[in-house]
Amino acid sequence: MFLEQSGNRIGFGEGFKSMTINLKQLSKLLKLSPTTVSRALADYPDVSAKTRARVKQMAIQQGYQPNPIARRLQKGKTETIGIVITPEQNYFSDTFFIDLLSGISNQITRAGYELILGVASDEEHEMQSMRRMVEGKRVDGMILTLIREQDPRVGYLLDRDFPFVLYGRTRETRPYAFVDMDGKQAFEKACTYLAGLGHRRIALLNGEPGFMFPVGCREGYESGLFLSGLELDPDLIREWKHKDPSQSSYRWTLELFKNDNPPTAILFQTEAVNGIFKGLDELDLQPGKDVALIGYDDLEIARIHRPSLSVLRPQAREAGQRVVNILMEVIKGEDPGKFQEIHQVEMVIRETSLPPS
Amino acid sequence: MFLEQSGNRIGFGEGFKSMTINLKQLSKLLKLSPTTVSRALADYPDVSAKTRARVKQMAIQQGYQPNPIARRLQKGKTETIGIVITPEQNYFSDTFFIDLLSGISNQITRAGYELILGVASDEEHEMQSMRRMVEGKRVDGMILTLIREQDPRVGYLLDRDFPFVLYGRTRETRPYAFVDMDGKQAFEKACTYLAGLGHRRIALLNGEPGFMFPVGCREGYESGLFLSGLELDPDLIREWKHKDPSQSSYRWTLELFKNDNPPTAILFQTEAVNGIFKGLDELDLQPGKDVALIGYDDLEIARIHRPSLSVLRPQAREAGQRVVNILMEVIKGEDPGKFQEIHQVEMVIRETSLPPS
DNA sequence: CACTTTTCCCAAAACGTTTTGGAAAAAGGA
DNA sequence: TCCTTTTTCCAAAACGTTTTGGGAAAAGTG
Repeated sequence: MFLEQSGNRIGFGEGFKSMTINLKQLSKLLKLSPTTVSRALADYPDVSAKTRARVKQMAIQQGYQPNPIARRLQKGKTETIGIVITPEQNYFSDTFFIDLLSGISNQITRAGYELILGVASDEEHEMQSMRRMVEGKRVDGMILTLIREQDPRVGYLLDRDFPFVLYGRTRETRPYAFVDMDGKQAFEKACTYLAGLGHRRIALLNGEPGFMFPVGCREGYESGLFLSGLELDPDLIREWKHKDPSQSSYRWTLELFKNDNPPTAILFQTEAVNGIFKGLDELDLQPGKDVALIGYDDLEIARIHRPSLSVLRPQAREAGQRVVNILMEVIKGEDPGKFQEIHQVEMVIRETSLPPS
Repeated sequence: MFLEQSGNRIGFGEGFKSMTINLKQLSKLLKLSPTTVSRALADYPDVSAKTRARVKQMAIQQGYQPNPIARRLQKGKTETIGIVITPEQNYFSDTFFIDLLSGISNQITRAGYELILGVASDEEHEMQSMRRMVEGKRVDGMILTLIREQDPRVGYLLDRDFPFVLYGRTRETRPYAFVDMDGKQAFEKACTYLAGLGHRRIALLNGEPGFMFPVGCREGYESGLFLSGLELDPDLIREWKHKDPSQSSYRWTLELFKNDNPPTAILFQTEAVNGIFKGLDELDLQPGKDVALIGYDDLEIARIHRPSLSVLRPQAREAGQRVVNILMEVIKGEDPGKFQEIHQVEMVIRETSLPPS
């Protein structure tokens, strides 16, 4: 009797021995078949209320937890979601991505799933890491971030009919699921706000070409100018690089003000703020006073800087949760085309968005 | 014949159908038993060189990859490592943690393992997330970061004899494996360097009490003062908070200079640099010129700021790789006490470490 | 040639679940 | 009472590997 619980010893021999009970042992304890115990725990109607209660109580008492690997094998699912991050692209630089990841992780845990993480140094390794997950049957679905205008990952996954959800959008005619921030509306709002304050020369320091997000930013910027009756001046548009947001934005800031008719306001992604501050400082221009600033993303620096930075604030955590919920539906077999969400972005007015002096 | 490959269709019905071949199908194709194919692929000596070659070639041609879940079940291993991050603690704020994670991830992938990620909002959820991984049999080992002086996670894992490696150290008498940076030596080096330049009033703006890392920093600081024949002045020591590194360090900077005999140099963790810069700016003190600065961690801001910040630079990526290699040994059953590594930290002199004016 | 050893292969069991397809017992209906 | 229906349970199969414990054929040995 006692000897049978051979899997129950602890600290015996080398390595870690599981001290947890398995289904067979539990069913033996209950004098029931494994089938019945399994079905009782899964609330099947074909097991009586009485035994179900008995089973559940014993399961709790014994600390039984079904072995996830065995269940995955039987169910033919990995219960796992994959995501690949590319630190070189510097998306990780602050609270925004962490909030997104936090929303994703919490929702995945709630579903009883696992989140596996790949870290890639460049575009090629990013693809490689994803292929390992997909072709190695390690995940049921993928989450993609930092989407490019032409994104080979999307084509790859669509070709294979593999479930995925984008945080962002891409140029692709086939239907796919995504959650995106309305960058266009956000920049339009910021632009018209600044124009409403009297600014006539509004610059855009935009994200790196090739990625999808800056496309919307620019559309919103142009639309905002148009709605405010302002003319588009290509000289007021610059693009910084992901590899060194600060350096490139610093350079472009200096260049913007070489203009005979320099801007009185700048719209940009907050990642680039350090370079802008540095550039303005060098030009002896005071942020907020001499030049109005509105950034996209509410990073820590935006809140603690004096003057504090007015920003467009995407709700990253909520977006992360939606991404997961949608992915679960897609994995279930729902049509991905049904899930295309564009979330509104809130504008937070702080100290850097004053009228022109 | 053709009908037998029923698992081989693609895009049929809802959801994703694996288009990959399994061991049985592969062995049928080769007219061998699954046993032999499995053993051929695993380079067992009891299969002839000829058939081994034939098997491997066919496996490549058919794109065969063993189902990891089935293998895990059979092997009784999850081939998975867990890590829990706590963004609230703000360790994620820049390149340092990402480098660590990058080293960890690459090495884990190389071993054919998976990295699963938990995101916790506080200490309690951190423990909860870890317990889910450990007790739910979801991982073979854990990696812990952001270690506290008294860290309940370490006791928990030691009690269960569960494999783990710390990035950092804790106060615990039982032997355990860790990789740590030599914060003591680093701060000692920085302190004696500054003293060598002629600084006599050197302040320490240290990390949050309760965590282990600041303990070493302080030891190094005190030892550096001692070696340079300087006296310890408790008024020159302050501690910032993880929750808002910038705010708290800003406050403490202002306070440091209320001193009748203010410091001419400050040692700190680079996370706190924004607050320090802000404080100095408000006091009309020029970083590097009026006050020498050396930070721990080579964040982006340190490189791009003018004047650029002298720093102590831990090799996070290498440390991450070591953590994984050690964890693999511990999982194999090696004595964790054998693996206690303290890595040297390099000092990078830039523009903020001049002699006192 | 007869015996032993080596080489090469395989059938069956095992990992721990869930699902399938009943079957026995209890309850209901005439 | 006998037949039908419902309730409650379970044995066996399945998921896709790896490992165990041989066994047949080939090679070596005297």
